[in-house]
Amino acid sequence: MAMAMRLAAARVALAGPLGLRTALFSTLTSSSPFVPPPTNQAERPPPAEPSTNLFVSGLSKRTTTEGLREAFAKFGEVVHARVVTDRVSGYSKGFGFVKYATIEDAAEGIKGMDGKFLDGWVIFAEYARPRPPLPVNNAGPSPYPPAYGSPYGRQ
DNA sequence: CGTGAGCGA
Repeated sequence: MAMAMRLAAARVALAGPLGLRTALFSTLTSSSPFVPPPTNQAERPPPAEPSTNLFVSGLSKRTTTEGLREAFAKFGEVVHARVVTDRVSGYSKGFGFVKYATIEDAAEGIKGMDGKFLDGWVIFAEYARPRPPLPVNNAGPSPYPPAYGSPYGRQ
């Protein structure tokens, strides 16, 4: 009958593009009796297009570039790896980038490290987005001095 | 308190 059921606080997961969440121990048992599906649940858009650049998120604040490279180098040849850190603080922003030599290695790296643990945190690996052409010429609103050569983002 | 979404110098 009327049992004092605990309000499970209908937490509407404000899932982003990936639904990133600290699902460490929580298995995310979405078995709510009343959970109206969103307007969209028939389309599963890919996170990004295949590329050699990988975007790794969910990194621990103490995970560094070497740790990231060492972790992804087990699934392919990592050409480049970097953990994004702040310029003024110097601390990791919690995500990084890993560039493989080929697309197939990148795919293996994703399937091998996406959803895995790194430094005690679940990390997410996916293809990175294409970056702006980087105005190496002073003919654009570049907040940064054109003192950097061609970046990564090309295969 | 770098407690946590995201895409880099």
